[in-house]
Amino acid sequence: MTPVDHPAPAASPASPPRARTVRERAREQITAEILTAARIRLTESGPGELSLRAVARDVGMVSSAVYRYFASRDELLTALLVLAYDELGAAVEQAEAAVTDRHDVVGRWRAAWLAVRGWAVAHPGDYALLYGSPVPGYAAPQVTVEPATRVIVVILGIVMDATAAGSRMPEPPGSGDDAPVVAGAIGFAQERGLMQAEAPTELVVRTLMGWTTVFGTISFELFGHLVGSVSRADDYFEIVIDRLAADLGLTEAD
Amino acid sequence: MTPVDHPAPAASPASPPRARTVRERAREQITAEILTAARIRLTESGPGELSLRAVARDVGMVSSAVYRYFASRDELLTALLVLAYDELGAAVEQAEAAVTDRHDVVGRWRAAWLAVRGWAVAHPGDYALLYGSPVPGYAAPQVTVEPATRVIVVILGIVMDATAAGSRMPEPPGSGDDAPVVAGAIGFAQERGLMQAEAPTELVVRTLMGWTTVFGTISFELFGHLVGSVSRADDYFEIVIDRLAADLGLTEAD
DNA sequence: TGTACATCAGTGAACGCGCGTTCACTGATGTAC
DNA sequence: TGTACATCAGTGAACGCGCGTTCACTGATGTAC
Repeated sequence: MTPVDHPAPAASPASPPRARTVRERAREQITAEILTAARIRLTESGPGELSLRAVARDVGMVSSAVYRYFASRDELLTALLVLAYDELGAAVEQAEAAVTDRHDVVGRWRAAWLAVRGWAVAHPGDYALLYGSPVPGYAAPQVTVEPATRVIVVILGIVMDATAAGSRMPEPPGSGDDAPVVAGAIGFAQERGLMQAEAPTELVVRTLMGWTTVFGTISFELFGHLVGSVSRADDYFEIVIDRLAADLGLTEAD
Repeated sequence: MTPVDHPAPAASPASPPRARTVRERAREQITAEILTAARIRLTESGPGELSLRAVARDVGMVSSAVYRYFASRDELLTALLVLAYDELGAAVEQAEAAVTDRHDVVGRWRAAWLAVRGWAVAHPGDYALLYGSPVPGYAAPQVTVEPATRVIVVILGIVMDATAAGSRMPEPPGSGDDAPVVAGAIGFAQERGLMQAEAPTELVVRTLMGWTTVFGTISFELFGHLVGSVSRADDYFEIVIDRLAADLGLTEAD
């Protein structure tokens, strides 16, 4: 993850896999240790106040040593972002893929979203890094974009399979053409073969809404806005994703 | 808001309104100046990194002088929280009350939520303070609770009026009894006379979902998660609130 | 297998900085008589 | 209206602290011959 001056000696296309040296393995391990320590710090300090020196202390090295691994605090943040997005993405992909009956789109929908919430509850600091307030003065670079899309890609895959099987959504209210507003999302889905060209705009709108609602629900839970209104956040979450499935016209497996 | 050692000389129940002294007026004005400066800082620093010294500098006073107004950084944060919640609440109440046809529940629904988004877009720093990641190490005290409820109280009022007029919601999926999960919200609404005792659980669930979806949508917009998917965030927002109104069974005015 | 040089990880001191908070002070404002 | 004392806002210096980053260094690891 984002080494500094020392790019892994790029294996030329046809070269045999070189034996990894002691140094290389140590480097990987310590990089991981730094990231782990930083993630733990994130649960109690917020990304904006994340202290490189504190992380170094936790790992047991002097603060300047961290600079052998990350060129700056911002680069460490970027690595954390990529790591967290990838971990979340992998968890969701795995949980969704574990549903053996691929026609059970509601089951897949539930599995995917439950994995998102499960990860978020288990890693609130990382969740806040990804979906909380942005870090002031820090702009996430390009490398974070692709990992950030993994969840929505899984979700779009489920929705596509469901519509191919002929699901029905509620009629959209109003009469305007909403396609231009969500054109970006349509383009994204089509580029990756996640949606047929003739997919109705309403499907895209409802998928975006579902996506936003789920993350909104998790944020409200973790950030304390459901206290007093909802007693069991896990039950409430299931209530929400079931209604979202219905609103998208996903139907229970036969 | 939250003076330190100098509580306003509590007007005893029946005493006539005393003439305000020069000092009292200066105090109020400078308190406001400090809060304003802090809010501006919040747009570029995040609440966790909000610097008392920077705020003092902006106001043109020495850092220790701020302690005449707020006993600590945390107290300043609390005052900001209350101020922002109250400002947002007032904006929403006013926008909703401005809809003259009180039977037009969809119009009132739209007016209220558009006011929320309008305020959020105009005050992104304050919005992040209220609805972004919580400030690590800071626990919002009791005084912030009531101001925080003003938006949902307005929304519940609209929904109540709509159901009194006989609106229809989609059938809930599943068959369990969801009432215990949202018992807190039901109690809240009933205590304030915002919902009849026989209001269906599904109505409460859908109202909570709408509430969460709207704030989720605004957070996604302001925190950068809609970039690339949605081209015009204001249009998209209207698309969302219209669908939420439909999901709640709110119907256009006759 | 052995030697000579290059690379690299980690150290420790130092830089300049900004932070929250305390404290004794001064001068202006308010109050009691 | 005038005087004497009390209250209060704001000052400036100081406290102890932690931060990100740089730099010359040492000793271990890797590589070429």
